[in-house]
Amino acid sequence: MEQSRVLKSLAAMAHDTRLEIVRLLVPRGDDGLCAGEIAQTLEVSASGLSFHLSQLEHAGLLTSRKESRHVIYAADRAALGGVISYLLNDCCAGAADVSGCIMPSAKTR
Amino acid sequence: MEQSRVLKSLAAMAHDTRLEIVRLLVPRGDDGLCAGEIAQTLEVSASGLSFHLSQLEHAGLLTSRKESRHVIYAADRAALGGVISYLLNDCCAGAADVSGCIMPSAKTR
DNA sequence: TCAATATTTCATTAATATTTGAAATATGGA
DNA sequence: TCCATATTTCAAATATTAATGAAATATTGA
Repeated sequence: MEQSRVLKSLAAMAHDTRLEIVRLLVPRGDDGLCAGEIAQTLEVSASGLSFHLSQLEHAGLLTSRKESRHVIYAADRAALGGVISYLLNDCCAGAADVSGCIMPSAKTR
Repeated sequence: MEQSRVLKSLAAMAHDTRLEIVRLLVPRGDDGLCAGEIAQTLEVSASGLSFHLSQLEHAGLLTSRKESRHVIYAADRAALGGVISYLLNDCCAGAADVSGCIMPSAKTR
């Protein structure tokens, strides 16, 4: 992933509400959650949420699809993985201490 | 690492110059680099650099020490690892796709 | 002590991001 | 069609962050 996209993603995640949105959506996988439920869960206004969702979507961290009158948002795990890979490999060149980490299925040097 | 510290770190890294500072410092390990050399390498003004360095230091991503008339900055790899671990485990619950990733030495499920 | 170097601090300005609430748009059901 | 629901858009007000350059501080060496 190119640095400019990583930068956008970091900026998108560097906000309380938005990081919560990601945390809420990741475990739901591709099913995602509609805007209304996200707003209710996180107790934010509809318009405020819409603003934050669009930041995340523009950064490429979320996808959205329309289903009847709802708009469903889902985390893009490949994008998230791209950001993490960048931090680990291209930014920190394996120098970060992630020994406490439980990896899903990564190659080990 | 607590979410509020992760948030600070993400905000600190979500800036072009600051991400470059981290990328420059990580490979130098604890030796670090003095402010002047960082400024020269990245072609930023001394005062501008000072501003960015303090953001990174306040976020806990850098340490600084004084050596004669220089101030030497070094990346805090444990802090970087903490951010990455958070994204991988507490935020994304192992759901991120990091299969392209080469991990230094992490446990694999 | 004086001058040079290294870095930070400060005030100012400029640029961006966020919040808020009202209005607009779109969809589905009675 | 009309109404209720779901979501986005927009403009205005605030708040936060960043860039700039001059001045302050500290350290070393002549």
